[in-house]
Amino acid sequence: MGLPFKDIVTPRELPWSALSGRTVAVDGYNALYQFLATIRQADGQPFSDAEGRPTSHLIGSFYRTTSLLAAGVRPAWVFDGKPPERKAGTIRQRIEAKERAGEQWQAALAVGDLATARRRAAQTSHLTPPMVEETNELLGALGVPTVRAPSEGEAQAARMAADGVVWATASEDYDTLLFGAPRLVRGLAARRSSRAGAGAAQLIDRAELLAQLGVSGDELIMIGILVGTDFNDGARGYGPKKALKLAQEHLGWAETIARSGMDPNEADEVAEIFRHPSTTAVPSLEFRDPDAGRVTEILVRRHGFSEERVRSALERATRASARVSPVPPSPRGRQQKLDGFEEVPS
DNA sequence: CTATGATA
DNA sequence: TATCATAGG
Repeated sequence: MGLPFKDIVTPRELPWSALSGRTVAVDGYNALYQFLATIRQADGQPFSDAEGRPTSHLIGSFYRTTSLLAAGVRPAWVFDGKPPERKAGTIRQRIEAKERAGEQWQAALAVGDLATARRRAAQTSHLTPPMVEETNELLGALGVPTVRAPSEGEAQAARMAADGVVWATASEDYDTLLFGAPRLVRGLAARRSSRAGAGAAQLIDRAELLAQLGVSGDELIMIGILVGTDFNDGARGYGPKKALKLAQEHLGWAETIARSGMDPNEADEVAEIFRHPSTTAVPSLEFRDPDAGRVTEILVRRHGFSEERVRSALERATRASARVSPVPPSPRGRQQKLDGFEEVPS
């Protein structure tokens, strides 16, 4: 999660018209953690219901899904399964970082620094299995498909895009590109000022990226491993620029790794995760109309959401999806080109 | 994060 | 109709 590729990718602006009718594989954990981080009050306290149970993830996934459906976009949500052994270090580091952030949050509150408090609180976000389970229940009630990956959700989403089951993956992280996703959509959220046609989301086309960088797919994996992934720490002194430069020398796998000073066994193990990730075949995705009764049961009855807000969001979603006809999936994810969109000056 | 209501 | 502040659970 969070490959530092910002400096080496050139995204294109993706107008909502190009997204309408298309199915995307949303990286569920990526989205849920974002909701937990951002849907908070001024002091950093997450939203919760009358019984103190967290609701930020439900608010986020409900409004994100209904607003995507209202825009004619069909989101299939993909969730992580069992993490690869190699991820253990990253997971431990994240837990420690959360503990530190929690202390800093309290410290900031104690001195009345609300801005810092909120920022630190965002870093403490904790997603539990029951929260994931209930999100899945909600998404089911909304009529959108959910997929539980055998291992990494990003790998599963990438495969679905490569198989043409979805048009693209949707995540803020670049990992799906290493897993072979032909297209990645970032910024699927920022649909603010896109009323008058101005695009909001960004598209990264993998083939185009490889051509631009002048590297192969395997060399892209190499760059990731050099800068560090969820599964390794990276080579000393290598950031995205230097890693790209080394990959562009096309020295071959073994020689490149030797140059970087990395442990070759470790590099091979991590490469294997990206080259042959554990995924499952998803035949087709079924979208249905939202079940208003079930959604109301979960959000209004169980968690005290405003019935009026839920009702109107559902109405927007169903009205739009009746109007927009789905763009049929294409085999091997390699259909019409999307030329002519503006490059985004990052 | 998105929706909503106030304001120009 | 567009922009801004803030409510939402």
